[in-house]
Amino acid sequence: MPTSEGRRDQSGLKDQVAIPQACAACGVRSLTVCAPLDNEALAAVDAIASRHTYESGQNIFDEGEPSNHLFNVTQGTVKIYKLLADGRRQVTGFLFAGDFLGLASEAAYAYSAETITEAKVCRFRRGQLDELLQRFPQMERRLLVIAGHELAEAQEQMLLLGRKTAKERIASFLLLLSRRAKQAGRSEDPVHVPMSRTDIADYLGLTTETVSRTFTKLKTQGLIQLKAGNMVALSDREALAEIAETD
Amino acid sequence: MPTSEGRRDQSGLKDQVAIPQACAACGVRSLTVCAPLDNEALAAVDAIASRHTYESGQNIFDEGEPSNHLFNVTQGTVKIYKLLADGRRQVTGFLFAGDFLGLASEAAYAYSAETITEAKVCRFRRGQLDELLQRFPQMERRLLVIAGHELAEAQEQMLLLGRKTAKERIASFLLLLSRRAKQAGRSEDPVHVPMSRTDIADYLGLTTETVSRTFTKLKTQGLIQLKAGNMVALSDREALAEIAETD
DNA sequence: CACGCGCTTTGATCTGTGTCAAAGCCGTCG
DNA sequence: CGACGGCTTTGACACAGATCAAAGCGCGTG
Repeated sequence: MPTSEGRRDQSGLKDQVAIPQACAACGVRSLTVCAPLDNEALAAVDAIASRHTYESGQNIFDEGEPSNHLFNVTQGTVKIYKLLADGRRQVTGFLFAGDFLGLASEAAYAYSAETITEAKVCRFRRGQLDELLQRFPQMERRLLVIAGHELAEAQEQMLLLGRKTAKERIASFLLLLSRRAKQAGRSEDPVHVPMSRTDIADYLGLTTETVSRTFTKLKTQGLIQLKAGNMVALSDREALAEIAETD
Repeated sequence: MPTSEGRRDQSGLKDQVAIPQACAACGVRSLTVCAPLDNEALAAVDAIASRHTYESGQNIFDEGEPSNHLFNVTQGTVKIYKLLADGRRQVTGFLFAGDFLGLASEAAYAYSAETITEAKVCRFRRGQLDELLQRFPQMERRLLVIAGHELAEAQEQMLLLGRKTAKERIASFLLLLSRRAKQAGRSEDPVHVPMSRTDIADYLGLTTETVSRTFTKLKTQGLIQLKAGNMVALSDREALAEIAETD
């Protein structure tokens, strides 16, 4: 196992290319666009990636900016959102470690992105990434699969926003968070809910007051428990699932 | 110019492959996934495509079914929607000639699809299409671009569903229809609105009554005119655009 | 460890849109 | 060409969730 940095390994023997150190240390590779890459492709990705750390609450890019970079979140939580001229906000997604950021953009970003916790990303120049996609079709195929997932999720969210009641929205949201946490290898039952009531409201098409009241109601009914450190225990998952789908 | 069917042309000279007849007659090729294909690729696509015609109101597939086929709409209008157990419906999109159908699906369709008018599609077996995508990376790249468009549109729709008023939703909807019609080469000003009030309501997260009342209001204010044959004239596009973005 | 600030919760009231009901319209079919 | 059936419009009223307002609460800071 190589202990050198590996990133500049130019031995010329493709199948002996080492996993670049940064990627080797990447705990979420199996979840990302990098999952299907062999060592050679991984080295190429590594060569064009730059790593960045953001504090909580920092802006990554704004809607309308030229989308020169695409990102892969490797740590922390990020929200993406759109604004109306008068300030109404719609959070269109929360991104966690492993999520790809920037798929929906053409020349300009279609939404703004901001960190919710401290977060780390791998950043790619669009042109360089495009070249890589041409060289490594398995990467492009992977992106297409990811895009498909995101589309399916978007449809689910439209159903929520267009047709569900406040209670159904909150139940759906908690179950979604739990599912995502599990898939990223984090605790699925006491779920960590790192976002503010305002962010949740803007994601679910509600107000902070309604979000708060609904949490209280679910707590009173014994379906959830609010714990320290923004943890929420899903005491009655069955009932929550029931509510999320119908009611 | 070849008058023979062309589809089975096996001359062995790739650059002399003729455009298959069905594709040659396809009026919307430049809008579709087939846009970037050379004659050879087009012939391969043609070879695995089967054409189907549906009457108005026919089901194409249902949510949850194994997604064995993907489609390209070549004529007419199709709606896709999701249902809750109690029958509440969310229309997540309307598809027109040129639109690709099935991107958001994994093993199973993520939504149901039904025609709104008489419609024609090109149908592909998933496995065969996947093979083709491997052989012709420009096709895969094109699909990725299409998926990106759809994601951006989905975000826009989430903003509408989560944060816009009824009036803003209707104005946005009419402008969207007009834009899509223009891009497909159909009349953008008296816009054709082929879908029922119920379908519009289920797309915009409203009820038929509210949709109807809002149309009436816009008409009264002189912003639109309701004409025969489900045509709507956008008499004051400026004002509509103003309403759609802010109010 | 007390202070202050921002976030969250709770309360009182309001309103846009939903619900329920009925009448109008229009194309179709006998 | 007249009556039927489904869609659309209009009306009266109800309600889920928004708005406005004021306490709580927790957490970082000095």
